[in-house]
Amino acid sequence: MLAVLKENIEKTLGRSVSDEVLHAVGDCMFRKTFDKKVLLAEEGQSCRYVYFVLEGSCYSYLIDAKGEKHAMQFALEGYWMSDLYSFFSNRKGIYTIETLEPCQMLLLNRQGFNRACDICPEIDRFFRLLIQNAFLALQYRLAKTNSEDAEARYLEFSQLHPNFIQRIPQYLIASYLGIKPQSLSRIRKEMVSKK
Amino acid sequence: MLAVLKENIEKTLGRSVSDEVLHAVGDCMFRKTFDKKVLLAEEGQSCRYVYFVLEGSCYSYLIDAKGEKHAMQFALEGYWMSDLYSFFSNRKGIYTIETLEPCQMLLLNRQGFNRACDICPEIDRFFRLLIQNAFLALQYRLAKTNSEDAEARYLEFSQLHPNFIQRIPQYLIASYLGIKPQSLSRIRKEMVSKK
DNA sequence: CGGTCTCTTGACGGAGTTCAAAGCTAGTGG
DNA sequence: CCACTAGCTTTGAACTCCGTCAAGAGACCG
Repeated sequence: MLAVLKENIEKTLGRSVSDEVLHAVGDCMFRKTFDKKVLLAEEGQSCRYVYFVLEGSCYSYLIDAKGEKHAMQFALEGYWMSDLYSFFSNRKGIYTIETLEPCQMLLLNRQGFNRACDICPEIDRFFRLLIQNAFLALQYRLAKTNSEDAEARYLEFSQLHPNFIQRIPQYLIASYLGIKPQSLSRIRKEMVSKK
Repeated sequence: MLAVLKENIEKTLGRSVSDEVLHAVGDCMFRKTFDKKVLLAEEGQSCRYVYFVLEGSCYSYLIDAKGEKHAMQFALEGYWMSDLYSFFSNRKGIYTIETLEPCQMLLLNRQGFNRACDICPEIDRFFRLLIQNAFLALQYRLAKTNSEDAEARYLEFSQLHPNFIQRIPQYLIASYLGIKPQSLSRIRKEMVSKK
């Protein structure tokens, strides 16, 4: 069960992790299942957990001044999901997190996080890297949004995350790319006719 | 001279900092002056310093596949500037950082950073918060980019940073907002005639 | 004083939005 | 097991915002 987690931590840290460390982390987390369309975090409330997806999928979004949702991140098996800012700062979150399918998750709360960091410095380092990577991904995404058109962004997204295309509804991918579902539909049609 | 730095650290940490801590930090940094149009960091090279602006201004940008520059961040007196990802990960940076005016800076390199963290844990915490805040600002900016038109974004920017409007060339603000200088010029004209 | 850099203005074009309607699909309850 | 409904996707037509190309005006610097 922890095999997926081990793989993920090792990939992020860039080195192998002992079973000791792995189980120390595992002991700080607990397992939970969710139905689809369940809210794991809500805008305006402190985000108390970091989620590691064992099975299923979820996504985070924020709601703008006009009440419209904007998808920010997707997570399938082997991905982490949280409102990291809220989790670490303990302030009210800006994201809502919702399951797309029935899910099995590993949950880590602040207490567990602190315990895990005390036990082994690798974990502290791991979460630091998690934020750094999220930060980098965001920089990259903003740059792409400002320099490339929707078709190029969709093409890159579909090549980078072919499994997302399979399992995530198109209108959410459109939202993630910053366009309307109608536009994405037209872009896809256009791309097929090009080939 | 360290008064500006003290104010900044206290504001970020949310509590007052002893002169002891402040001087410990100050001793890990060194002062340097730069002319205008000097590169403080370059894309593709490791960003070795975190800069704290005592006087002057600078900005960071990245260059897209078409060779076009995109302004990412501005810094006046009392602001920090760096390619934080590159600085902390020691990997090659994606940003170029350039002075806009003659500058006086405090520089912190990795060695100094580690020393400062050893001396007092507040510093470690402070830089963690710096990344978190940068991350949050970026999330906010991406959300605005995807939900509001250029006029609304400019209006908010000018209200949030009236001093930036004074001192930063308009074509760089346009770039920051993700539009062309011509468009910003038209938007400004439109806004004047509305009033 | 001339050259470069920045800002403005005009005309046109194109990418994406809006509004509206119809087709498709999957889940629900009878 | 089928029918119905609700949510997702597709399509069309008109419109809007912003980009592109081009030219000129103003500011700054050597």
